[in-house]
Amino acid sequence: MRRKVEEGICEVDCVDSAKVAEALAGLPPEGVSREVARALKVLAHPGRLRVLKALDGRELCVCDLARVLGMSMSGTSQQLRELRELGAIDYRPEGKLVYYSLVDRFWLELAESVLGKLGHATKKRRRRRA
Amino acid sequence: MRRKVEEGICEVDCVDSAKVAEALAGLPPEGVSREVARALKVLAHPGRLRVLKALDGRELCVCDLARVLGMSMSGTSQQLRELRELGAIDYRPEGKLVYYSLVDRFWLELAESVLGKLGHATKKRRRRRA
DNA sequence: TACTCATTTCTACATTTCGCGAAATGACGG
DNA sequence: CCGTCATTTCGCGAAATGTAGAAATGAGTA
Repeated sequence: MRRKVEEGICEVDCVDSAKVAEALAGLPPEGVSREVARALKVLAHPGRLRVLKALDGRELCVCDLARVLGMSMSGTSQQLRELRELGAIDYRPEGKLVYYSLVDRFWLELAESVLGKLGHATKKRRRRRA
Repeated sequence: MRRKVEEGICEVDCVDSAKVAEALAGLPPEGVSREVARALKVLAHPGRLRVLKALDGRELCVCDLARVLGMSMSGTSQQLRELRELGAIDYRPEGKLVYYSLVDRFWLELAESVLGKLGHATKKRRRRRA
């Protein structure tokens, strides 16, 4: 009872349709995954992570941050905009300068928990045990 | 007392060198930021997030997962490899099939906390208050 | 008002990522 | 052993991202 493999993939025998359906039912709508992914993508950048850490308990202007990151001001501004759109940082213009600061510690703490996870669990993917 | 702006950026007046130095001192070494960013980048992908959710409490083979994601098996396999390298999922070959499962709920919970944050704080960047 | 300068926006380009089809791999069944 | 089939790896074109430099913006200042 071969299915002719018309779809080019394992037809019915290999797929446990029930589990697939169950899994699909438990999944959030597409848009939600995309939104979460988009937020994480903002964080998933060494420079932006450093910005968050640099702003921890401190207010800095763009050119201070450019120094910290070691990159151009325009580039720095770009990164700051992304973090601002994420809602991770706030800004306060003062004269010609614009001071950036953390809205709260949520994203910073999230990054730190990732660091903790990497630290005790992998490092170089060696040792699966705890 | 103009500095000639030799570096092309606000020389000394605008930069608070003390705060910059302080911030730099508090920063982790470059490599650490890169590693955390790399880990987050694996998560920052709608399909991979869906894989984690689909595997929550369930073991699935590659072609099941391809169905769940609605993408090719080769593409699915690629996503699984990245999650495997992150240490988020485990695999168990059984015959011709390979069953994937969560190593633990860490990354899944991380994603869910992001979702929670987005849900109550932004949605469209409206309403800054809690 | 005109000038300076911090910041942002725009533009271009190199690099990376995404996801498919094709080819390779490895295991089971005959 | 050989064929079949799930999975993985490879190669590629298309799309997204990162970053610098140029141009635009806007606030202080003479």
